[in-house]
Amino acid sequence: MSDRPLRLRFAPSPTGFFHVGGARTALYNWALAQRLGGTFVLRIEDTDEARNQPQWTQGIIDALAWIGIHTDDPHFEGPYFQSKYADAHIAAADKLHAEGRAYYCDLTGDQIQERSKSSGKQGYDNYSRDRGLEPGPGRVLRFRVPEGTTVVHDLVRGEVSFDNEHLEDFVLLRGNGSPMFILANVVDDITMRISHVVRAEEHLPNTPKQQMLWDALGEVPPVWAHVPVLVNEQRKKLSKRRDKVAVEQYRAEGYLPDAMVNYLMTLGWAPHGDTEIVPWSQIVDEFRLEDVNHSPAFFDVKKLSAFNGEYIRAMPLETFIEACAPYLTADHGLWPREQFNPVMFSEIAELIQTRVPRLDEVPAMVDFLFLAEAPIDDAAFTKAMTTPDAVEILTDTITALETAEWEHEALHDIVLAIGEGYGLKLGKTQAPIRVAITGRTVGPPLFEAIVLLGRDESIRRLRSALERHGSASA
RNA sequence: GCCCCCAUCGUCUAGUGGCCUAGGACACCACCCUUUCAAGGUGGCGGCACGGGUUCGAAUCCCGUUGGGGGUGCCA
Repeated sequence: MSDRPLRLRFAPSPTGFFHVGGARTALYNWALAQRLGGTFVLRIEDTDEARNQPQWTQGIIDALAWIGIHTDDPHFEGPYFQSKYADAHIAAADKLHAEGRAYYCDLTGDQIQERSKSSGKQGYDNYSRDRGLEPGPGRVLRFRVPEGTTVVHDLVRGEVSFDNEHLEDFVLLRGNGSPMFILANVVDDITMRISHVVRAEEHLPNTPKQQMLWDALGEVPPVWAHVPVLVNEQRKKLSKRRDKVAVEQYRAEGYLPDAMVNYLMTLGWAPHGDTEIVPWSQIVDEFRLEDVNHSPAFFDVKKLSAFNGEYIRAMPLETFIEACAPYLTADHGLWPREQFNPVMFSEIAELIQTRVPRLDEVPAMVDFLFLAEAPIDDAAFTKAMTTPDAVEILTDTITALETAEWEHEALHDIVLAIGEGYGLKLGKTQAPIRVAITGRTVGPPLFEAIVLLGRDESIRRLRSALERHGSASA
């Protein structure tokens, strides 16, 4: 095993979005780098430079920053691009060829298939091993897999052994001379003196090949750690096509980075004690690769939301108000920005804070305050107005509001008394009033909302509701 | 086909031979609180895949079965 200084690499491939599974792996690396005082090396993984779009790399860096992994942190190094080491890739291949650890092969895909069909065995049969072919156009360089067994020492899984017999002589250099990913990957890890490779379990079957390359290149392989993948309800690996996997999307929906980080860390691992909601500092202290579970974990958005709600409620009010700001715009809400009144919002914010699991749900909670009309939901309106004596309640309330003391407890007592006159509990009585004022059956406490809306506008909305009801029943 | 990995409540996990009548969290249900909805409080439902061993004793160790997942390209 490696005795190099701790250098962990996180090597996403550029795809235009940042996968939540990748985020978790990054966090594992990051926690280790912080606790052990090592280096987190970010390497953008792709041998084809043309595919490395600058904005994609920036997207990864932004997403990493969002989950607390910052490029200006002393533990952070990079980003690097795989192609940066292209010469080293070729040099390594030449070295392996010169030493007889690799050989050239001129078989085409079709020929390999034909041979495998006639022999009844799957895949390439090492046909060119001893043909002594020279390099040439269309000829690939293959690694000569030695006999024996390759044992991978994995921090998460223990010893995993592979019979080399099942590993065919894999390609190092394509027919056009360009290096394959596996070669580039190993050479980069060597060049960067990587000590620990922490990555998703799907890479485990490729690990013996990589380890043989390290050995063949005269290097001590790194410490491996293969962490389980994240899956969906169907227990399939999370995929961009089927599942919501982009960290950017969760960010846009108003998930807090701390909640996301905390939740991600509870998949496959758990902090000590009975509570799962823990600060990053505790995670850094307690996280051990050896403790990571072996089986895939379902990414449960419901539980993420529960975590997010906890984090939202734990925010100081001022912080919550600031955090809401990006969502209280014309883009996210329904009103033109100039009608938004931040002072009014800050007065109701405390009542909203316990009611939203996500920040993007804030606009729907407060829009009635800022729109010219109550955003009436038809079904809610109809339902509320079927309350017995709904019309009378609205009429009585209008009268009472004209002279009422403008304070929520006073309003509460007034409506309570009106309801008692009809033999109704407050819960029933407030229903038609609520829908007239806020347009919805659910939302922040009614009397506080009325106080904020103001006497004239509140009365106007109650009258407007009566008219609406009248014309609907006419 | 071949190779590899995995298996505790619906889900995420605690558990490393006796502390387990298996603990917590999310979800769900009920009740309390209540100005709707939340939040909060209390309680409930619910699990060691199966079969063999080993052992005085097994969720924990071994073997097998079954079931899941991943890998298997001149993709990354």
